[in-house]
Amino acid sequence: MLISAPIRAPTWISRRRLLEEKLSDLHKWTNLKHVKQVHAQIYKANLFQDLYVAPKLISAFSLCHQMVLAVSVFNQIQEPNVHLYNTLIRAHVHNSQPSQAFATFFQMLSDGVSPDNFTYPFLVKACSGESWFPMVQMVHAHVEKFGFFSDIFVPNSLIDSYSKCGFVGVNAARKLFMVMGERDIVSWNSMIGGLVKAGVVGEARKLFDEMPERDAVSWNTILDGYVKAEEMKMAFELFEKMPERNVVSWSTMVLGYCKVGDMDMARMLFDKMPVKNLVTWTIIISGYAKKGLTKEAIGLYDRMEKAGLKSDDGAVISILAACAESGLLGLGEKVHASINRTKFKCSTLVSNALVDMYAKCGSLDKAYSVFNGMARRDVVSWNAMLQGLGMHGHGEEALQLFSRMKQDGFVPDKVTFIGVLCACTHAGFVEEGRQYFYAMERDYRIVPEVEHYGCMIDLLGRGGHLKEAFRLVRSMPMEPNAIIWGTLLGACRMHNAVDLAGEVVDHLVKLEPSDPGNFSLLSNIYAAAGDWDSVSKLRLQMRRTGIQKPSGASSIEVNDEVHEFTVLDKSHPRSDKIYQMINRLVQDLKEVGYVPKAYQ
DNA sequence: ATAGGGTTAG
Repeated sequence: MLISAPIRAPTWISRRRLLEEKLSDLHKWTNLKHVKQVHAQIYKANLFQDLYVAPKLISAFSLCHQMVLAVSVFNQIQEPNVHLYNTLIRAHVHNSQPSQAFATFFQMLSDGVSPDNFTYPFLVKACSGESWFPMVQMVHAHVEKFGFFSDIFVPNSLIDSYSKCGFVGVNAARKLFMVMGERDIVSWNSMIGGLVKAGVVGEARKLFDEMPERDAVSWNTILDGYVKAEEMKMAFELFEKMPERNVVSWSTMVLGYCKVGDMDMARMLFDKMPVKNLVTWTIIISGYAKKGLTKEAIGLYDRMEKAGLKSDDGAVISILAACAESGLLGLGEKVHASINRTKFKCSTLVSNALVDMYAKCGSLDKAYSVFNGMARRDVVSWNAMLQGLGMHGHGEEALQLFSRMKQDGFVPDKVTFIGVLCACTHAGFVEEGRQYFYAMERDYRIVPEVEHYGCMIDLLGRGGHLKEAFRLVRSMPMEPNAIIWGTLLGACRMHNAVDLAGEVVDHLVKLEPSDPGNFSLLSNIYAAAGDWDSVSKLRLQMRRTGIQKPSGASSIEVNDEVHEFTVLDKSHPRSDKIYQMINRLVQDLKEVGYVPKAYQ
């Protein structure tokens, strides 16, 4: 009878040990089904209060983006320790829930648990973006009060987070960097990275030259600085000088040449680089797509898939955004098909990119079908759909979508209103547009920015309310930019307001003195008013200043190839046949009553 | 600590 007790104990211990062994890497699991299974086992074994098991389970749920489950695990623990709090804070940060991370931090303080060296870096990571600057400052103040600067990891992460808070942040990072008693290579790299993000390469370079020692990251960071500034000559010089070049260095160079539009150079480096990864492929495919080179982009996309590389969300979003920018429906559909092949559901971010791509490419049906099938929409999904409808002339439908959005409980943001005003413009709803413009500040507390004024001025101008449009420009709280004046100029041309146009052009030439589009717009206005004297003066001025207006080109995608053509284009080998066809079409049109508009 | 990433007026 005495033996029965000792026998029971080992069973329990061995079960725990078994579980422990099984759970040693639980915090790295990414398969939700497996995590849920083990969660159930932990419950059965009554181990959910275990301070060894619980943090691992929270981490696993966090990796699977199951924050509700992660929090519920946390709430089971009666007396959480620092480690558990840190784990939950990190989980919130990982799932882009900075406010929850801070809520956990405050709960930790009110529970009387002291933060440690690990708490602050996690917390600091939670504050990124302009609005979080005060939060970084707050964490900074806490750290100074409790003296956690002993661990260099803490000030380093403060520098990194400050750098992500815009211009003010970089100043704060600089200050902190200056007073740091001890700096390691990460402190230097973070500071240089911050300056690069703020766009001050010169200062970054000075610091780079001052560094006591440099590693691959230092070199890549400064290289990225030149690439961001589009100074490819400097970048190339540095690239040649680097002691060692890794994938990141090569990819940064390829990105740089894509940015300045030099696809030959980009491709040469891409072909030459010894190791390529998913990011590299994404960069070059997006580069080709942005330039409208469908054939190359599709070819490389196929090659990438054949090489066995699987796109992640980042790759897909990046390529889809490039397709949206230049209207490559073909490649966009291909990417969509390969997503469907590999995934049952896609994330909100990916779906948004798909909606935007289809909408911008004019495939509104497909945009709708992705939009309607989304499990979780956010404000961006609605904005993309709304903008797509407005852009293609479905003003009424766009405004209906806007009310549906509000019914569904989504709060419109400043981008929503750009879509709404734009939809009003394309549908000619002047009065509705005015109402929305005033409602936006009054009911939604969204202060109109220069973009909103731009929409409004376009709406009024097109509607023939030129005087009102001018009044609005003068009453704007900010300086009107070239787009504002350009919008007004377009309206003047539309309504043959020659005298008003002269005033507009004075402003425009000051802001964009070398933009040929402005001159040709003005020239058209004079021509429409029959003022040929002014037209010839303008032409003379253009010739003197060496401004040449590139002719506007249209493009069409046929068999995955983009064809570009201009007015009076004779470059095609079968030009004769093409013009024969056009003439026949014009003839047919005239027969049904079409009167062509001649500009000359 | 370094490379790609959704919505923004003519």
